[in-house]
Amino acid sequence: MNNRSRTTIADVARQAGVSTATVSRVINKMGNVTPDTIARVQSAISALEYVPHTGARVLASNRTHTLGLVTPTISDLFFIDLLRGIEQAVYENDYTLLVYATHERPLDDTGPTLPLGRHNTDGLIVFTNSVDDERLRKLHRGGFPMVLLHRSPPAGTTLPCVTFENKNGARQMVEHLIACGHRRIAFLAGPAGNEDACWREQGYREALAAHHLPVDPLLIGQGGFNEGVAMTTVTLWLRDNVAIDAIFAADDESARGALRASREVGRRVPDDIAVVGFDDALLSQYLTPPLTTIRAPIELAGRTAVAQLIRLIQTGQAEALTLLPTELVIRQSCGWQNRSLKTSRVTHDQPLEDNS
Amino acid sequence: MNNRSRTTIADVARQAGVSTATVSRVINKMGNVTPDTIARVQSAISALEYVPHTGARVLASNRTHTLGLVTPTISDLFFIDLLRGIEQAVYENDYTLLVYATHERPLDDTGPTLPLGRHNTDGLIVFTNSVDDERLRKLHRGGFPMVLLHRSPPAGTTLPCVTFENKNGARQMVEHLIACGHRRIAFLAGPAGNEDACWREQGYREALAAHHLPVDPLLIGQGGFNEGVAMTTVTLWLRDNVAIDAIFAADDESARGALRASREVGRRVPDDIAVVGFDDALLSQYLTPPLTTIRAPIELAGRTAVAQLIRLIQTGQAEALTLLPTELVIRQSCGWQNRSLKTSRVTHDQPLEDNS
DNA sequence: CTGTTAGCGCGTTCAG
DNA sequence: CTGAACGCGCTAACAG
Repeated sequence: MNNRSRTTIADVARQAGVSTATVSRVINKMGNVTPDTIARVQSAISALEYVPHTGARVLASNRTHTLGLVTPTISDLFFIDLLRGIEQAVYENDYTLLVYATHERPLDDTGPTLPLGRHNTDGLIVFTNSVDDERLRKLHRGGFPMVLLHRSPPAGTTLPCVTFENKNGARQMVEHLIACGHRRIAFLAGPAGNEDACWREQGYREALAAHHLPVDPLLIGQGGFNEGVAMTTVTLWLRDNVAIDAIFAADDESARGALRASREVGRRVPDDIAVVGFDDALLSQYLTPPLTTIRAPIELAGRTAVAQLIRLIQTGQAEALTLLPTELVIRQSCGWQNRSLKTSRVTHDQPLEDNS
Repeated sequence: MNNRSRTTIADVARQAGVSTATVSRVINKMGNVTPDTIARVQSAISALEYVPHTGARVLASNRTHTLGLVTPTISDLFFIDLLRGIEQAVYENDYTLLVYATHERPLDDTGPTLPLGRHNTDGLIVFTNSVDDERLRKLHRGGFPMVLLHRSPPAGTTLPCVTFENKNGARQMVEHLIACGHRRIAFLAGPAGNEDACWREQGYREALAAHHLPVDPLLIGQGGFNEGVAMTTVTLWLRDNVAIDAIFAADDESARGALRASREVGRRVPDDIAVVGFDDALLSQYLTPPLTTIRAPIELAGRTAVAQLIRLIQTGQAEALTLLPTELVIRQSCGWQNRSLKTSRVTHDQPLEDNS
């Protein structure tokens, strides 16, 4: 009925004068095959333009050679870099990538089944909170390989995690602000449930404590990883004349809000007030003034997640926690006055790059 | 050997007291099944948390229910919007999405075989020049469903295309510049092979002709869809004191280059010279001054491509050419002085949005 | 080193 | 309206 003229492994076998098993061995580089036979088979393959049927080999081998990516959103700027890292690593390892975005639809436990699972992938990369804890636990109990990106494992599981050194980065940033001479340093916190945000606040607090600076609750406000939210908070601060030397926003988007709010209230950045962020998003070097921030290696995070997942699939083992190092990027919004700095992991942009 | 505790269709059949054939009918909503039987089967399915094995059904049905996206790059800003449109449309139609980026490795005809094909997808969305003409022709001859995004079909094929109304958009922009009072309008062309760029230049020429303005070859330079290239061209123009009222860049990235070059040479935008772009990229509203541009509905392009591809797969028919309408977005870089404008398809940003 | 053969899980005839 | 039986294309034992 459906003989869609596909050339199958049998055609190749016939053409090469061997059995299908041998062809299979050549394709999968398994077992010992005479170089001579290999050559015959390969020339038959290319002569016939044979491509193995994925469905059939999945069925027979019980492995899809496909990795799935589940993400809450596809729209954020950093997603580009994340996806690039993941995609490259996936194909370098001869896997295939399936992508699914939940688009932040609240996936209650009983909600629609995840379109990605062991029926079509060998394992999943789960980004932040795209999959709820219960589902994660269930899959994990079933022994399904998964790696978590930017979220910790649900209680009771031991899923491998990949994320940034958020706390260290935040500490480094606050210390830089202190070195700039700032003392009253405000913090724009991220969304309540966000783990990156949480660790960054932790770092902020520790840095202040380490320098015997008080943590003033009035100086901690909502940034929500969101421009609008940050604007509101900062506008209120400044209208109320709260004494602030510098604002450390938990991410670059809220830093953008802080920048705009400051300008609209008539404060100059960095002369009247410093504003810094975290992430080094794509936009950040183009802001006015160019934003001092912590560069987070998001592409590397993607690559690392893939590497861990493949290791997990193939060996059953993976690093429980991978913390990726961050880097302080000094531009102009922090009020740093061209003093020399001896710290490692610090980048100054080339002049050409940041005077847009 | 490998009885990995998967629950199969047989388990469901047993639990529901029917045959596997009936379960299959229920799952695929085929044939006539008693409502009562349907209910029994479905409760068995959910009780056992049964999920059909993709490989098996692909093998049996010869359809993957998967769509592939091939793109030269994953890093451009507009790719976010494109991917969002594609991804949403794919899942709304109960398909699955496989993503592959060539990363602009020059794929010669004999190069590595495309990892996406009829062995793992039902059809492909091919973005710009990610797949060479020869391969495209071969796949097309084999009757493999494909839709082209932002490129025309290779000679000899009739592959459906989806792209923007580039020419119209460019005409509208040039006419706006003329309405602003500009006469000496320069054009920053895109890369040689790029079809969008080509049509935009066409529109530029036609608009000038329609207004009896001369097309001065000196005013057409390379922009290359690239900031650096555009900077070089514009810097030379301005240093040579070429008389220019306005620069129409073929895309927003080259417009950014024009903006920077103008500033560095000491011209004020828009007072001394106007600069406009095409695309309405993410950055454009944040530039100084906010960029007047043509908004291109990239997300819609993605959705449309998916719709066409699915139609092609299911019915064998599709629109040969879909041209998506563009929209003039007037901000501040064009020198428009708050005159009222009666044209349709024109957007003025809300004040809040563009005074960053 | 290579061939033979038995499924993998499911969709789809064809009888009943 | 339902069930039995076959085969999709391939891999993985097991022989030889």
